[in-house]
Amino acid sequence: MDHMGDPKSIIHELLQGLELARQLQVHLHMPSSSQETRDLLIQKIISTFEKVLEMVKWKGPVPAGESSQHPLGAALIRMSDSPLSSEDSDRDLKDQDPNAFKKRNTLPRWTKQIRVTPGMGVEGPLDDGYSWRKYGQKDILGALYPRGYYRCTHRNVQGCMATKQVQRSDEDPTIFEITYRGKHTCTVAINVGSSSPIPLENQEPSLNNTNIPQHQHQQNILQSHEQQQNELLLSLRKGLRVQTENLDSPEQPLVPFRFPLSTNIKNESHVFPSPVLENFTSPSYVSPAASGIGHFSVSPSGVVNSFEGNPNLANSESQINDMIPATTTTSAAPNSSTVGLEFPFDQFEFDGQNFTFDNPRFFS
DNA sequence: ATTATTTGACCGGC
DNA sequence: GCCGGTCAAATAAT
Repeated sequence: MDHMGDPKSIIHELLQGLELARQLQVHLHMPSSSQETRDLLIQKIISTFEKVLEMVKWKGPVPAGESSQHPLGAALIRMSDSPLSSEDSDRDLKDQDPNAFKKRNTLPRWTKQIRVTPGMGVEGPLDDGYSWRKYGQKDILGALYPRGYYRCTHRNVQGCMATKQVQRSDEDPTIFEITYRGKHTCTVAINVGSSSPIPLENQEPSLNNTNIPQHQHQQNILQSHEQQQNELLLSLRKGLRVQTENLDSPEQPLVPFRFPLSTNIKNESHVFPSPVLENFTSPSYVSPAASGIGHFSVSPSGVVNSFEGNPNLANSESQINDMIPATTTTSAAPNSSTVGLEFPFDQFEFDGQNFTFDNPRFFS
């Protein structure tokens, strides 16, 4: 944050505000939520808006109608783009000007934010069922925490160019922003059932070691029907073909299959070794990489997603596990809590539209 | 021995 | 030249 006027920072703030608002919404419907928590969230939201306003001011007045010149305007517009609009996706928050986008990545990109709460485990879909390998870490300009870069483990073998970046939020260290780029073309997804040993996890934040109840609840309720169908089809398809395509076709996400419906593996959860949030700051915290899969079942509540590409597709749903101390193990049931976190940004309204979380309750 | 992570160097857009 | 992103050698973990 920081850095006034920087469109990226502004967006970041806004995303955070959105996320907080969502959390508040969830809390409002949650009997177990304390007033204190709610007040805190409200306070944070207000603070976020103030910050954004300040940032915008720094940038000076906005030319009316020229949203493209205004960082914020451009950003909002970008976000409201239909996620399905194919390719474009890549210009992201940073590029506000037309000339700016010829960068290298033209892959679809979308972001999710997950929050990790010490005693509660992670909120949000944690795992994405894909195997990632860390290939770099960088300190980002105004960010307090370094950003981790991951790519699909099967990149070399199957040419899967999917990558993701994990950035811990400056403001709220319990929030991790995960940006995915490209879709997986690999056929490997979760190996559930398999006995593959999952390597490990992370050092990261250990956020929760508490055992996370991996309950069974996991139904993705939120996905839209369309999406579900889509996924189903894709999943089926996947089983039949080998993909060797290159990455680009934004339109179709090949979704590697995610949860084997018929099998349950185990639900056990591992406990993470070091749970303290403070660990996040440790240098190692960043490496999430779980190569396998860790599934956590998490409660959906605090997750925010923003898309810039095809959000609905592909992996947009379960991605996150890495950062979390996920355990390796497996997952449990299939449906995850992926909940509906997918909303296009065009709806900036916090109130609700269909905000459906399937799990109203957290594990507490 | 193999595979993943770490980390500084390198690359390229701005 | 700065900065984000990626590469790749060294190192760690299995």
